[in-house]
Amino acid sequence: MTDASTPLIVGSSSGDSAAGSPRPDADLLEGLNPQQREAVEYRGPALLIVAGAGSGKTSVLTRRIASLLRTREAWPSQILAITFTNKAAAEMRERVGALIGDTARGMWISTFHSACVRILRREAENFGFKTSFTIYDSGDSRALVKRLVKEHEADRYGLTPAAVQGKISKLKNELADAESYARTANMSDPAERVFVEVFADYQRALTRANAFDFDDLIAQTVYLFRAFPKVADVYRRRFRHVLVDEYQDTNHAQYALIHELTRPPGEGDEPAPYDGGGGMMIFEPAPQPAGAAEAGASLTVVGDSDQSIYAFRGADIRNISEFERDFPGAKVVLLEQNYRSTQNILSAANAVISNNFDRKEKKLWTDVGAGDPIVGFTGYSQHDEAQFVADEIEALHRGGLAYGDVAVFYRTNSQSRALEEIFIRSALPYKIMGGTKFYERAEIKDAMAYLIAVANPTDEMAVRRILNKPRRGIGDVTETAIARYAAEQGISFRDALANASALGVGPKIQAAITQLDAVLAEATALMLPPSGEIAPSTSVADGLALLLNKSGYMDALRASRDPQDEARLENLDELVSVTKEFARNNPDGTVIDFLTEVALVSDADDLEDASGSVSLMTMHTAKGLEYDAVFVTGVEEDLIPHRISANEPGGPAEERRLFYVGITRARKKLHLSLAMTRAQFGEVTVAMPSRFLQEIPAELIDWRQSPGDVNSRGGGSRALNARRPGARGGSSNWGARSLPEGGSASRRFGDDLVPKSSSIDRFPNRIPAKVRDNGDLELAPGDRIRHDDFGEGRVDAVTGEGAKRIAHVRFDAAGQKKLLIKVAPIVKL
DNA sequence: GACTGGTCAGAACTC
DNA sequence: CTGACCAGTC
Repeated sequence: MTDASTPLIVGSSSGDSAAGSPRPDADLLEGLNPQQREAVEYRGPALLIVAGAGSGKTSVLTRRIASLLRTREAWPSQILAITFTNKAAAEMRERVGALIGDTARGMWISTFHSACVRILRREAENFGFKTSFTIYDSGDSRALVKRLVKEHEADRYGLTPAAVQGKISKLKNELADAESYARTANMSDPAERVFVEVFADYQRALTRANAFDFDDLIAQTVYLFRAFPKVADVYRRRFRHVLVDEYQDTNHAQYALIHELTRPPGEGDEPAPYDGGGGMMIFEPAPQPAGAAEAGASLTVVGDSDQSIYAFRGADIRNISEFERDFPGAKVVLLEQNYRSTQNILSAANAVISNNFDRKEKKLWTDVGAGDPIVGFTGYSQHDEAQFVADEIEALHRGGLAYGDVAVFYRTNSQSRALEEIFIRSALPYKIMGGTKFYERAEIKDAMAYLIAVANPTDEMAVRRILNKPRRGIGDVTETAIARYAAEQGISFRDALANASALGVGPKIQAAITQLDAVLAEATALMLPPSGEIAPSTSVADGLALLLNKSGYMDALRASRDPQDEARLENLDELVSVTKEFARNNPDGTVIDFLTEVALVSDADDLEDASGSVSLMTMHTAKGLEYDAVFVTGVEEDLIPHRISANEPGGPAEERRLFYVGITRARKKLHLSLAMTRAQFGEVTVAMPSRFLQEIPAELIDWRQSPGDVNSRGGGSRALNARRPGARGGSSNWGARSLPEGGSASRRFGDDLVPKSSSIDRFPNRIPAKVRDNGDLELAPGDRIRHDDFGEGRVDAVTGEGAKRIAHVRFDAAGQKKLLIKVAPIVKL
């Protein structure tokens, strides 16, 4: 929309541009409503943009940055913009670039974690770390915690690794350490004492390994700024404009970091309260000379307390709700006009969220009109529900809606199984977003551990991990022997490998250790050549290939007869491609840079392009996205709101916000569905409609099948046996009856209650592809078939090839369906 | 004695 | 779908 080539106005002092002749940023204000315009134009020390869902906040934020640059109020290097995901950062960078062109370079647009890593790498030497530090993800820290819990026998006091890890993380987000925690905790409780020991040991282990865990990245940066005001001043002088997106999801450590960064520089280590009165406008791009009275950076935060859904990992909603108190004199701009959804969807969203007390009143509105009513559906089982979703998507698709414009949300990942199963059978293209955790796969973690062992040899966890991968005959005993030797000699675990003969282990094992040491040394020479030389950009890819081949890792997988290992080989190939891609994008990238990049990708980032497919994801993942048609599934008590949150203070309110986030993702069509029974963890439970459903005015929902319809059929548990209208034939199977596994007969419960035993439902979630294979079934238009679920029907057409052949069937009772012939429970008549 | 590999049980909320 | 356990082998 904006001409990217618009030249910068050079030479004019931007100070008068605000008053005089046409503003250089006039085009940036085009098409904005008055509130948005104010959010772009306002200049002052602190600005809070309360941006309701779909109110155009990204647009406002990017234009605000573009405006600062265009009017020359700031150089790109003086801008720090913080987003929640790398993906959001990339998008913002791109959009700012589109507005003002190449000048966008030099800005810091990144996540909290990336920004902190950058700062920590620059300053590491100043406070006892090496620049080559590595980053522990939650899996790594869990492994470390686990070992320490075992060592301290902490389980005797009821401390599980998960609980310890969670508590440490929470404390770090509060900027507490073991010592400060010990001062406040009840140390007469032995469990607390042991916890403090584990915490302290954990931190020592990280320091020894020259590593930070995720929470440390933020917390240590705050410590750094507080302990070294001179260092902090460098960044305070540099960043004159700090902008933070999704401010409602910041935790205390992030809040503290923002405070440190926006404090006026040069006041020494006197921790003065934020001076909101220093509201001079910064017209001079050049940094002022040190010593002059300087204001803190201008701070802009954007957020919506109604979309705060990360309290469980430390987000503190008070950061946004008390912004005006924290930053006296702050300007607040409220964006309420919604450009995404129809009024019906917004009315439902408003109605739901208004049940949260102690929130600031805010009503989303739109001028696009009421739109279609919200569609409701109650299935007898989660499969029934999934079938509804699949049918409805097919109907929308036939109506001209692309699959890529449809999304299906659920509360927990486990709910995706039933949907997937039905989607596969319905030949509906879908993609699970955020579920594939490539970098969490064992083989990828192994490969990364090899790289870490080279890049940061002090990282003992990594070296221990690869010690016996592939199998080298090095077990617990040998590992302990190495650790003991390292401790005795005062050398690192990694260096102990070079002295295998001194360990007092057998000759075979000695040889294995020496071989590993040699491979690591060779890779080190390749990737980290002695100072003076610069490693070629391909060194990471080459080094990885060398490590995997010469260590025997690849050979072991190739020799394996486990079919899983074939997939593992493919994944490793994929990782090698990733390193090559990395080399292309970062010609000067080192192995440390690569490791950092990988460590900081979050699940929300690898939402690859899902064009042509329906997107399946959790409601958390859905934040920030939007789709023409949205299906919110499993709208049941104990799911949304989730059972576990029910007893936590603020839990139900947070669940309501999560539901609110889910429904506000929809542009045109919103579907809410639930199931009367749900098989989870091998047990079938009766589900109740979510309380949130009742909060939506009845006239907004068009129930295709309401909870009342389902219950009225025989009432109570007899609903289990009720038939879905249109599905005829068969006698006593229900809901998941269509599952083709052999034991389906045993799944008939008659008029009885829910089965107590779990064995019956052992397989309900399995993808049926393995169970049924109709691969050789030949179908032609005109053939009559019978389907376990839908009864008899006539084949209209057959499309696709081989395993992907799809039958388009018109069922006598159930209507039009598409079926993947290979797996559909059908017989030719 | 140390290590491997098979088998069985238990498991999960959200990043 | 991972961890713990046990029997077998080097």
